[in-house]
Amino acid sequence: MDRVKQHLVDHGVKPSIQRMAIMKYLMENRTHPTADMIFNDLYIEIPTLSKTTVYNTLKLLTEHGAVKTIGIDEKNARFDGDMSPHAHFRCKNCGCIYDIPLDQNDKIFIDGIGELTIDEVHLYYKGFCKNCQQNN
Amino acid sequence: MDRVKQHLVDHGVKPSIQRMAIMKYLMENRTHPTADMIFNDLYIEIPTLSKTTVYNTLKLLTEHGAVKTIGIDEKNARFDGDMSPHAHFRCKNCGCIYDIPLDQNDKIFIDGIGELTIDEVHLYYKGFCKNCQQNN
DNA sequence: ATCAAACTTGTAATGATTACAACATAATAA
DNA sequence: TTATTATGTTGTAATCATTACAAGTTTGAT
Repeated sequence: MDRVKQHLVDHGVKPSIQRMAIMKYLMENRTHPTADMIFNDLYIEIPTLSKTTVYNTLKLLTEHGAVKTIGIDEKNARFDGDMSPHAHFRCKNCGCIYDIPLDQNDKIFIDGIGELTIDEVHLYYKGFCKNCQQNN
Repeated sequence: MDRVKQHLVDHGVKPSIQRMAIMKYLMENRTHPTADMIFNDLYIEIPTLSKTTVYNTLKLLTEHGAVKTIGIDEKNARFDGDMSPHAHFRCKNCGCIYDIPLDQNDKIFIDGIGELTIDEVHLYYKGFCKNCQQNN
């Protein structure tokens, strides 16, 4: 059974053509795409694809923990197929997004705080990338 | 000169009735309100207030570092008048937002990573608050 | 008081996301 | 297989937070 299908099954998501295509896209493209980018790229291979399906599927995959929805971009949601703990950086000028590895010393990824249960941790850095330094 | 006006001046923002009212609101209400909540509350005291002004002002204050715009809520932007370093928690059931103090050991608030300049750090926790534990 | 710059306001777009109802596909039972 | 039901997909039409824009108002300098 292939890697993508297995990932879906492992997270309790019944595989379908569309779900596998979207999951595969996110596993192969580490670009933190928007729903629109995913739709536009997959539309070429799957011309019957609907944008609603992309949104529905991304929500489903997020709920099942198979995908991370990232809120670093105030305009649109970004999606990440890499579930390993890491932070994100976004350039306020060009909008590029990078993964940032976590320092071992940081005790950021925890199970709870007081009486709060935590099941998502988001660490976002915003600033200027190498190319955009001088422009601002 | 009063605390609110001083805060604006310190951040290079020329004070006006509206700007002071919004800044004062955020300094007194640590509720991480939306633009709409701010508008609705201030509209009572300032009936001529426009929602556009609230949005304009919040953007201006954020750009000048007098206010933090928080992206923890995927529906609307939240605003915080407390500029000291701290994290945020949001309950996925009831939507309540709490401030979370940072562990001293965490080296989260840094000036740069490699060739990236950082000027905003956002640490968000999502999960379930005390009251919403059992419901999910 | 005059004039220009800076602020504020209301209305009209914009645009990402969701609701919904029809259609299609997959799973199950007989 | 066929009938039946549940689940998944699609397209169109809302929704609704935020922004664009143009007109009106206030402020500050001369």
